[in-house]
Amino acid sequence: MNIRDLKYLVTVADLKSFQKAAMSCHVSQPTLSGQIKKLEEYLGNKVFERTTKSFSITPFGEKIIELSRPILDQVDELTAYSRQSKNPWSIPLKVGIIPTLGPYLIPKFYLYLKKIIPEARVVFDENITSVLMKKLKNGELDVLLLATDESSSQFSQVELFEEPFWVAFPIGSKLETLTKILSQDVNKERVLLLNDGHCLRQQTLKLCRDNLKNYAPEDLNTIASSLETLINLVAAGEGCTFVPALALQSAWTTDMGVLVRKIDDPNAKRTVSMLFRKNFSRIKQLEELGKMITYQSPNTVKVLMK
Amino acid sequence: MNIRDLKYLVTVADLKSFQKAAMSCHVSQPTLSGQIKKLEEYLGNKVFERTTKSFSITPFGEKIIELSRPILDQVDELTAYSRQSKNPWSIPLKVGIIPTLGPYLIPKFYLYLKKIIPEARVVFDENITSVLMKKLKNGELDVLLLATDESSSQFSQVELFEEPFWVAFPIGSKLETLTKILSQDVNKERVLLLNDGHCLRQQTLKLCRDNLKNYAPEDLNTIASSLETLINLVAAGEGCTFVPALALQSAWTTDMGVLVRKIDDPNAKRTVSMLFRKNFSRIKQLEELGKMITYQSPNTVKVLMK
DNA sequence: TAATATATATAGATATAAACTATATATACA
DNA sequence: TGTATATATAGTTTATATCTATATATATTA
Repeated sequence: MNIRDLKYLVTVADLKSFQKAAMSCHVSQPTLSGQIKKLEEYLGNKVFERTTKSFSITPFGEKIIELSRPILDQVDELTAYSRQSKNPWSIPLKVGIIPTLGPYLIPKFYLYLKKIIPEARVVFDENITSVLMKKLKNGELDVLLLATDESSSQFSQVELFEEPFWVAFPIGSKLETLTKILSQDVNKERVLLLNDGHCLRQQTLKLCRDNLKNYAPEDLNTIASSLETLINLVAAGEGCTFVPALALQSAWTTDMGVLVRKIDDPNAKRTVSMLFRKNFSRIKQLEELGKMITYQSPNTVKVLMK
Repeated sequence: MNIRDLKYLVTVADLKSFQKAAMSCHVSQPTLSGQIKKLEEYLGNKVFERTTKSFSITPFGEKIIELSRPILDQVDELTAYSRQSKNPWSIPLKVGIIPTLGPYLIPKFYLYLKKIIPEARVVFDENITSVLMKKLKNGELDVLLLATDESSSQFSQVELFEEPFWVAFPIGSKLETLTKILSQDVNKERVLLLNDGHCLRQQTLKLCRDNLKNYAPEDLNTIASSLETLINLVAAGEGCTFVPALALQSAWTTDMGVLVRKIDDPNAKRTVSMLFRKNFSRIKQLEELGKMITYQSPNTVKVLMK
């Protein structure tokens, strides 16, 4: 059976004419007559009792037409829903973001996004990369904002911007005396790390490969699961740490006695990317999200995507 | 859009597999995939987010599937109704019958019909031929049981049986002395007629053409609108009358002093027919009705249809 | 009562859509 | 790294829906 044919029946009943119904349905009269005949054969009963000049509706037909109306209404509802759903933001975008990025990046673009696209709805999930990856894969999340080094093979990846690393150290540290701080300068200090799982930990370890060889394993076990905690440790004189540019807070110096300086090394940076499933359907949302993020990125970062 | 395609969507969602859904729907997997793809294009949104190995349902898809289920349920309901409607007696048969036939014929076949076809439902309308014809035409009635002489061109007609005319006269009438009563014998008496509109009036007039020429017009204005009244007039000695065989009652002689005799004239009869619209759809009901009537017809009538 | 207009049905041709088989492609798992 | 599994793609065949032109039957009107 066919929704179109039910529409034909109901239209004939409403307009009380095969010809008018055919016009209304934008088909020829023989087409409409033929389809109704076929439907009647399928149903096993006549819906209309015809003469060559006119017709009447059989009791069976009355019932069929009565049953068809709500079906057609619901089909209309379904197509109406589809139409309004073509707006990509009719469905919220579920964004996963890493903890070393979320608190600093979200405020920079979210309000702007809502201003430009008021109907946009975004749900954030702040978690470490591996957890986010799982959630992206099983559909709990739609897109991830990560700082990965390697490109993913299983997901599509779009690089958004590069974020340089700065170094944060306590007032009175040897680093304070240098006019230019290079990576090897930092390597001479004690470098504090985030907990395992944070990508910033890996990125720091990579930059400080030589230095950290000298550390005992227990020194690498930290209790810092956030940048805020890490800065507290720096303020307490425990050592220095790498800080991504977006996370820099002026209050660190004024209230906590922590100094920050940009590292004079082109490799001291990370790349922030958008990751999503290769077959993700709401690409439009991602394009708009990416545009908002890069547009609102400060001068301290190098924008890759426009 | 197509009901089949909605079924495909829902089946894929239920079986969580394109292949299994294709088997369940008795189509090949590429067919099912293709149809779903086409539907998604029509809807403007993806219902499923596929990888080559598996898929998940998009939020949009969840909504579409949720909207599709009641549609499919109602389509099933519609087809189920059609299936059970293939029983021709699922719709009552509306029978029009003339007053000189109804009270005598209906008791002869109705109980038998209900015994053989318990689900049979018949609604009777007793009225004169012209009124019944109008009701048949506009669909208020499905079939007429009439005693017409000419065959109808606008309706289909099936002759059921022939009903001989008898003559009813008061005890002491000249007719009582005759061993054989011919039409011309009746013509010598005063013949009582039913009101205008009754076909029995016309049939009587036709048989008594010569006799009635001598009547004044006011003599033809009778107040008898039923055979019962006519017999009362006969009993009162007002004249004689033609009576169709099925109407004969033994009580007329025992309680009222009215005698009845068969007329010895092959033309003194009427033919009872079934009339129905040429395109009437429930022919099966008519066949069964006709069979019941002819089967239950008494020996006094000549059965035409078996 | 014949002529005309009107409405549905039928026939045959064409275009569209859905189905198939065979094969490609990508992923998961061993 | 190979094998099994699941969906996608390509090309062909079949089925379905559509069209135009015409037939048929019924009202309406002159």
